[in-house]
Amino acid sequence: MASFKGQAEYSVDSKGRVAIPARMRNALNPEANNSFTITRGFEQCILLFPLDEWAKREAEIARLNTYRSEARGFVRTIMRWADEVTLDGQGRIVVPKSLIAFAGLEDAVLIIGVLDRIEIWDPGVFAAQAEQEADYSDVAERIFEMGRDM
Amino acid sequence: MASFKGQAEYSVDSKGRVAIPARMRNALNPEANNSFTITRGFEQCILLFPLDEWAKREAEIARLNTYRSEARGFVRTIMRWADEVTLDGQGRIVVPKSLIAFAGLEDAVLIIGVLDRIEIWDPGVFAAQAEQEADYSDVAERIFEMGRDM
DNA sequence: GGAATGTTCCCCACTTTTCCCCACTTGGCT
DNA sequence: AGCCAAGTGGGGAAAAGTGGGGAACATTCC
Repeated sequence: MASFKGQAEYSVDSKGRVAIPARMRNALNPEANNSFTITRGFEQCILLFPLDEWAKREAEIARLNTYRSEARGFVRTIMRWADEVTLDGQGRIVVPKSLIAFAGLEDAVLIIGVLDRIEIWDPGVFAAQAEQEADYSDVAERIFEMGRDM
Repeated sequence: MASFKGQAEYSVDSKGRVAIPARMRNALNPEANNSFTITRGFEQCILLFPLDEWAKREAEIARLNTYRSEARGFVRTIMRWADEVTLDGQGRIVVPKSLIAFAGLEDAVLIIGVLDRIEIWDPGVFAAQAEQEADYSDVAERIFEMGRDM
């Protein structure tokens, strides 16, 4: 699995292009074919999954029973926001307009490597979100008490 | 399987034609022969299945026990609305009048790729429908029984 | 039967968007 | 200083979406 880490503050140009940090580009498997599935996160941010990583997730989603209305709505929501993007010669991707609007992107973006995915945030949105979250060390205690996760 | 994804807002012209996004056209198998079976969805929307994908569904439907009146009605409803459409030279299909009325289409449509099918919605109808649905991340937790991923 | 009407299909023309390529700038390394 | 890798910006060709004309076919009405 690709292991992304670190953060960077880059710009979005007038064509909706965002450069992916070289460090993260180099972490891609050849099977990803320089491409990502881009989609929305649960929070107000954009997620990038390398193509090979996304394939696993999609296989899970496809197994859901679409004769159940709740599952149908869920699959619809996930796939609606998803799109495939490929790095251009300069290591950039074009972010779909709907996702730029969803994430509230303007000139600058915060790019964060999070294990199997890359997250793209508007810096302002991220700051507001981080503020709301409980204290980092408190959360850590709670998560690790459960023993198994992370 | 085709694996459609993404959304687009396009227009319906006076002849009932709707363009299918190039991204989704490119995802079609050659066996689909540039054709779809078009029918109504469970919600107030229109569904497009590539011909090859529809063949599998039809086989499933045909296996249902038609000595049960419920199954009989179900099969009748599906097949009653179904029709076959082919892409024209500009990548458009003609939507049957009955389905335009059913989905409440006017000038604009929202086209959504949902794995094995393409859905066509009236934007207003979709917004109303989406509002009723439970929160995305809540559903995700329930469906996958885990909240941390994605 | 034949004219009038309407529908379907194919083609052409226009506009907008997307994609690919080239060029410039900055900062780190030799 | 000079070179190279990385990020940023923009121009132009090609593709995608939109709208409409007109031939071919069918349908209805006289």
